[in-house]
Order: sequence, then structure tokens, then C-alpha cells
Amino acid sequence: MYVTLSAENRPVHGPLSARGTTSAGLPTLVKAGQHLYREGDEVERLYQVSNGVVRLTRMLEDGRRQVISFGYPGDIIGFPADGRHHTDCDALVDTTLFAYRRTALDTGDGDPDLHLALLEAALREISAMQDHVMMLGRKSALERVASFLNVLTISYGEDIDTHRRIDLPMSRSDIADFLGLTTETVSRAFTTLRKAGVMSLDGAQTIVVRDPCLLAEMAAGED
Amino acid sequence: MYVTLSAENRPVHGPLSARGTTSAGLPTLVKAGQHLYREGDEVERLYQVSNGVVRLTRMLEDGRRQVISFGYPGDIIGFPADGRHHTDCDALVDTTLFAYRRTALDTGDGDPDLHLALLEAALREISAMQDHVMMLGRKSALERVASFLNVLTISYGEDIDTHRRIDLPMSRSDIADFLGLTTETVSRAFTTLRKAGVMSLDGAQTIVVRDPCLLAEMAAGED
DNA sequence: CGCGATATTGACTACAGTCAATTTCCGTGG
DNA sequence: CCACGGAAATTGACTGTAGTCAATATCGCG
Repeated sequence: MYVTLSAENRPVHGPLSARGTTSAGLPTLVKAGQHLYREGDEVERLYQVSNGVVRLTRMLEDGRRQVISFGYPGDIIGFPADGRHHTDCDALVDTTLFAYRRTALDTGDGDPDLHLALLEAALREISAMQDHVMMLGRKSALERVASFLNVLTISYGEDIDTHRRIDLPMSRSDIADFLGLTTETVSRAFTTLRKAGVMSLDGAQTIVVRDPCLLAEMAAGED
Repeated sequence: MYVTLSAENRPVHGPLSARGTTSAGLPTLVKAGQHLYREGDEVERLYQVSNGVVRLTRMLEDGRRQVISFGYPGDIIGFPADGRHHTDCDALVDTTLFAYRRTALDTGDGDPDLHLALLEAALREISAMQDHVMMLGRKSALERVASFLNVLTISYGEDIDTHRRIDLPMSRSDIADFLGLTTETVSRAFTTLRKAGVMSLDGAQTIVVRDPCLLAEMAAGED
């Protein structure tokens, strides 16, 4: 999941390859709360999220947790480094994914289209991580929360009369661990955004964005 | 540049391909302070740093700067996303690099060894950026500075009687922008490390690490 | 409707940032 | 080789943002 947006970084949905059955990813189902893989596991497959949302996390030895990214439909996850996974991956809700052999990334596995699609996804992932670094290094708490909601709104929100609605499948604590904050600080930022008229809550997990422009401005730190 | 270390993530020095002259990178020279490329430039080549050190940076519209990474000898830099550079790259000291055609990454360009080496470098870069995210999201100022010095010490330091010496080609302000801190906070962390007997300074740019174990502990937050 | 989990709010603390004053470094020229 | 001067680094005093700990409030599931 990207943290800033450009016209170019939208993921491609649907099967990655124009070719037939050999390369089309095998559907995989992961129930909410179940792990798809864990840090240190050997990478056998890459996945494209089809439905649902997954969470990629890393831990420090003393238990501090960082959510590295959330995997939304279209996102490719599971890139190896030295053959192994470097994050845990579990599902926030019931999730289906397309699985691709790891060799499709390395050698192409006889499918150049798939090979290229996976490579480009890896390169976009580098850029996405750099965005995240920029955000964590240089943005305030309010800017981080606004950036996060802004991306979700634009990429995954749905229109509801004149506003935009987004469902948050993750807890405040997940958001905090993604943004390098605490749950309390995330909560306070939500309150600030509500009081500024940017958004309102419809239950704890549903956000109605009333002023997307203002949200984008706050994400960029113009307020 | 990685921010945590494992046995596996050491870059490969020297030419990336076993093959002959076609794929061997063309040497490129960049003087200290000169740019190799800028954000938004079309990516024509990837580079492996041979000698010297480069700096990859991103800016927010309002001028806030984040140093994304430092490129040390062996590191591969210049990965495209959607065909373009997403950082500025300039040299901290006179630097030489091997240049590879961008197509060597996409198609292999007739050299499978080079193709694979570049791909693996891209995958390691994802992991390195995730490390950086973890550090910025969840480590204290002292831990960040200690982590930074720890990696430099182990990867690029040289033995000097019983200690280890490292030369810092970057300013305090570069370190601050890399670690998401201010120059003052970096300076205070250096002072703390000196007073704890972990290291001493030999001029502003040369560090003598007197207790590498303690440094590693402080990097992990065990103090 | 009730209960446990999750989220919010409040009061206070602390870590890192800001602004300003030295000090040190280090390249240049005498 | 030393002295000078501008830049970089360090230190100090103070502030502010986000963290901590604790008390409600709300959610959403059975």
C-alpha cells in the first residue's frame, strides 16, 4: 500500500499474465486472523491479493511491532530477500489471493508477461517503502493519519451521496503501528479531523470523508 | 545501505556478471556534490557504486528532506518505478560507479547472470527499506544513531589496534535527515555515546568505536 | 440487553525539537 | 607552520508534540 499517490502507482487488478492456465495464479484462501506466512519462512510463492486485506508486520526482539504495509486487492506481496520472508503476513478479514511460483519472479518460468509484471511490482514496492520512510521520518502525527486516510479514501473509498466512505478493516492499534504512533495519538488525530469537519465516524470502523480536499491538504501539511 | 545486519545482506562487490565485456558496467565518475540523477528523471541506467559514497534523497513540497539511503561500494542504486527515478542522487565524495543498461533489469539484455544479480539487489532493497521503516517507526533517537553507527562500523569500518575506525563522509545534517531527527539530536546522541565509553571522535568526521558490543546493544535498545 | 474488547478522553510526563550561544573544525593564505 | 575566518558541530535553555498511564465511553457480538 502506497502512502502517497501518483497517477502511476495504482496496482493492476486481475490476473497478471495474458497467458493461460499455467501461469494464472492458483487461488488461495486465508481466514481472518490466520497467517499466510511468517518472517524467516522460505519463500515458495508470491501472492496477489484478490479480495480482502492482509497485514505485513515486523517485530523487534523486545516486542515492538511495526506494520510494514497493508495488502489491498491488486497488491503483490511476498517478495523474498535471500530466499526468505522478512515480515509476517496475516489476514485482517477473510482474504483470497492468487499464488505464483517464486520462479516466476526469478526466471520468468516460461511466462515473460508474468515475469515482467512481478518485477514491476517489486520496483513499485521499493518506491512505496521509500514513501513510507519519508512519512515516518518527516511528517507529524496529524499529517501521517491524514495521509493514511487520504490514500484509503482515494484508492479504496466508495462514493456515498456527496461524500466518500471507507471501511477500516484494521484496528487503531494496527494504524498506530503502521504510522509509528500510539493508539491514543491516532485516536486524537481522528478527533481533530472530525472537529475540523474533514470527516465523521459511522461506528469505529467506518469513516465518512466530508471534505476530501481539506484531507489532502492536511496530509501534505498545509494546515 | 541496510540499517540492520544479517549474514546474508552484504552487497557483492566487483562486476555483477561473470560474462565478458558487453555486460560489465561502464565506469562513471561523479565528483563530490554533483548529481548522478534527480527525482522524476527517466531511468536509463542502474549503477553499482565502486568507490565513494552517494546520497539518495527525497523532498516534500515544503522543503522537508529525507535521506532515503547512502550508497556505499557494492550497493546497487537507481531502481526505476514506472520508468522514473523517485529520489535525487548526489555524491558525498568523488565517486565511481559501474553503469548498467536499464534493460538488463527488465529483460536480462542477453545476460542472465546480470539479470538475476540486479533482481536480487532490488529484492534486498525492499528488505532494506522495510528495516528503515521499522527503525523510523519504532526506535528512539539514541537507538537510531547507535544502529546507524553499528552498521557502518561492521560493514565499512577498519580495525585500528583493538578498536574500529569509521570515516563519516556525510554531515550531521545528512545523518539527521536519514534518521528522521535533527542535527542537534544527533549531536547529543554522539555525546551520550562518547560519555558511555562506546566511542570517541577524532575530528568531526572520524569515529573510533571502543566498545562494539555495547554499541550493538544500544542499537537494539538493551540499555 | 449485557458484556468484553476497542476506542476515546483526560492529566501528566518525557523525549525530541527549536532557537540561540559557543566551540570546534578545517581549508586558505600569510 | 601557524593564524584566520567561515562553516559545521556542540551545548544550553526552553518548548511542544507525542507518549504514558488511567478513567470513561462506545462498539459490536452473542
